[in-house]
Amino acid sequence: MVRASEARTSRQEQVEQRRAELLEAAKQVVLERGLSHTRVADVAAATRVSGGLIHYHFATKDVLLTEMLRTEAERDIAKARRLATGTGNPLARLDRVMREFVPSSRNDQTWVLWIDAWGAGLRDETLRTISEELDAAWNEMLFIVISDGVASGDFTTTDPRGVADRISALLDGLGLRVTLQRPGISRKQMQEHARVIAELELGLAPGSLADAAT
Amino acid sequence: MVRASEARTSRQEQVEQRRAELLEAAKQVVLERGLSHTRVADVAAATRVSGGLIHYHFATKDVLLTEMLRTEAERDIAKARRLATGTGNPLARLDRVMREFVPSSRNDQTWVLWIDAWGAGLRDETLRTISEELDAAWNEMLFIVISDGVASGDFTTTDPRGVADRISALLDGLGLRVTLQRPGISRKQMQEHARVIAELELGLAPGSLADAAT
DNA sequence: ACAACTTCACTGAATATTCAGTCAGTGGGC
DNA sequence: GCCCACTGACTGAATATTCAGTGAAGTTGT
Repeated sequence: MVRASEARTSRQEQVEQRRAELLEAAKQVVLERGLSHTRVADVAAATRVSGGLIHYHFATKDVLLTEMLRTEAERDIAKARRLATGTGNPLARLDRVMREFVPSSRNDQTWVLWIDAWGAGLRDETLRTISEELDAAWNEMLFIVISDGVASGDFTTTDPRGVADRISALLDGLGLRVTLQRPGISRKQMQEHARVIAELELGLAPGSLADAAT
Repeated sequence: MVRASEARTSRQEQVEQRRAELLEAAKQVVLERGLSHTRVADVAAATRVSGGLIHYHFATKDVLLTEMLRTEAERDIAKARRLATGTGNPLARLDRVMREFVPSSRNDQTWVLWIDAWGAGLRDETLRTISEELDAAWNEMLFIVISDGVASGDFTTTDPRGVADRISALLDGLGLRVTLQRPGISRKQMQEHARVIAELELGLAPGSLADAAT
């Protein structure tokens, strides 16, 4: 019978949805409690589901958390690609990518998650690889935008790869400070620092990037 | 009796020494297992001491680990001050401070410890403050060296504070990458990136900082 | 179309383990 | 004789994982 494949939600789709729901709940719990203090029971409670169900879908807690991070990384990578390859001249695209790096708030979900993951990655090969791929993707997007700008004559540099490396490292360092609420560094200042470095590195007149935004 | 104060090791000194020994052991365990996976029993075993003794000297595990991080931070801060205020012209001192930032190996103890602490600091006010003070100290040292250089005419910038902020954020981002063993970033490249940015920011001719080292 | 059968997502309680923290006791040095 | 650093067995709580059982959804045979 063909009925099953027509159904709005086949069994397989329901399982898929439940897994996604559990991953999302896991993410929320991790944001609140941190990777290492997240309990399986928390995820179950957040989903209003029995503890056993978590293990029905994910062999172990580690698998659950790793999958969650993998999913998030993929989402972020897709976003990075979208921003870098979107419309606009290189100036506008660079501005867009750099803005996206700035934590949206004191406890930007993405940043909290990845700062946590950096620590876990020190001892977990798999997690290290996941955060590395995310890292590499952002780096690559910066590189592409910068290369395009050099090709179009908007930017001037002899080492686009190096510039991309430095800008993305700078942004990580700044994002970390903003997320950890270091005194004297606001989102606005982070934005400003990024602009200054990019202008210096790419031979732009001071303010060109600020103008690009408008 | 005055004897006690003469003795090579008074009781108080012995306690002091034991505490230091436990803190050092705690550090080693944390480096191996990570902050969140460190067990009291590990620290006891590493010191060849009973589990009870840990709690004799430190009320709780959290106190032990927090004290350990505080101690390490103080040591690092002292080192930063020594480097920044030592002999040499601003160029040499800047070079010295920036070099010290570079992880000494793939698993530089200091870096591993603080990357871990960043994560923990997301949810622990005390830890956040400790790493913040360390951060602030390095930042301040960079600022002092840069200001001195501007005063002496070696460096050119209108915003020494901003330059210090950007260089220290860049160094954090780079150190993180080196410590997490990101492909395509070696200690040498980190050194190079830092040099390039500093030269750009401080109006130095390319290579000036490399020469300063010799 | 219906009954019998199978599958499987899910529950909730049991299990097993891991650890931080406690405490009664010990012994060496002042 | 008294401190007090130290031991090590013990407790109790936390919590990942297992598992027997349940019922609804889906399938098969007639």
